[in-house]
Amino acid sequence: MARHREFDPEVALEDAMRLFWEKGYHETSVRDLVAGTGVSHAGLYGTFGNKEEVFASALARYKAEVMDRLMAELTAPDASLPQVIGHYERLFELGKDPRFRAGCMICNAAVDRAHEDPEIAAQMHAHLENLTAAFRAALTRAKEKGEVRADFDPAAAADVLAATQMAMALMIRGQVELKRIMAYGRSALAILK
Amino acid sequence: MARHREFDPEVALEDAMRLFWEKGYHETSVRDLVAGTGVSHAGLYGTFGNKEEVFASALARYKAEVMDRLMAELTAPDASLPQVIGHYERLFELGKDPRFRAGCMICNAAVDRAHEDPEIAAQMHAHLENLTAAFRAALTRAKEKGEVRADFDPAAAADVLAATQMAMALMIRGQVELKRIMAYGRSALAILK
DNA sequence: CAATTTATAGATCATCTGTTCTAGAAACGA
DNA sequence: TCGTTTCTAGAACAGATGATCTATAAATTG
Repeated sequence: MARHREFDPEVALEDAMRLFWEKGYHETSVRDLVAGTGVSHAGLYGTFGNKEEVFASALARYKAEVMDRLMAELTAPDASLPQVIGHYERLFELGKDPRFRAGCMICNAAVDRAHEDPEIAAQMHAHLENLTAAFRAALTRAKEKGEVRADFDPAAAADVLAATQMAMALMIRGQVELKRIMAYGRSALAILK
Repeated sequence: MARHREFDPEVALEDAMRLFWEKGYHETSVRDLVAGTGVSHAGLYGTFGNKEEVFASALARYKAEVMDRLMAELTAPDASLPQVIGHYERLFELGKDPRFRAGCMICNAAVDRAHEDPEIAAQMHAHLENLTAAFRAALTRAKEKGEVRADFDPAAAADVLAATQMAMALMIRGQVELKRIMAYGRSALAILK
């Protein structure tokens, strides 16, 4: 046998994800990846393939390590109204984290690549589906538990909360100030009353 | 004096706007602009300045010729509930127009350039402000006219409708199918009841 | 028409792009 | 220790990019 790999692919992918998340696909060059990850061209191409594949892997990591974690409580089998509200409170907290000033990597990717990469379009579709389904499940449970009024429509409210979350991600990437963004979030939560 | 310009700057800008709107800033090269507008490098640089300035002009044109027109009825001084609903119906119609499959050019620009161009961030901010203010004014009038229930909150509903419109723009650019996007719009309109 | 001015088409420039290649270092088995 | 294999650093490559420059065509004034 022979020499070992010097870098940890997980660590390198984390660095690549950060770069792509912050600067976007087109503005992140392979040289940026080499500098940002500390991994050589050969190491990058040998482990992940070409730039598009590094991006795909980075996006998959974002989905699993960032988005799924963020959605964990809301997606829990017993989640209801408190988890919905808690989820939005968490979004507000996240707004203070510099990483999240870059918005949602899936939405960003959809804007600059979905029209030329069906793989990205599919990820966007799945993200939207997950988001909406999570809200719908929790709000349906909220209604069963009597946490909301009797004529409450869980499916419609789920759509509103999912759409608002995406709009908030877009706003934060667009440098809209957090206070303003939070106002939209609170207005969306108000439909639960 | 001397020779006239052969091209109409308005027409050229319209073409440039279309290109930037559809493909985004980074994916549209100066050569694409030359080919797409029929105007030479020298003509483009002489009339508009560099690529960034062509983009800025194209975005301004989008704002004035596309977005302001789209918002005209909603922004009318006597607009109330019917205009709010009519506005959303128009958004649904627009979803069938291939041009609008590219989403909202201001939101797209915010995603790929607001973090490095304060001018774009300001445009995003203004767009958000206009959108929300228009819904708020119309819904406030709707309440005055008794078109909505007595405990209706116009400001909160305006936030929801503005956020949903932005999310819809993001979705359509993300290749989400129109039928699905319309469901989010209808769910947002449901809060008016 | 001649002179001047301004437009055009497209060649040209330096730099950057994604990708591949080369030279050599490092780790393993024998 | 040697030979083999797999790694790394970074040079090299072809093509694209934003911007400028050159040569020439066209329109206006006198």
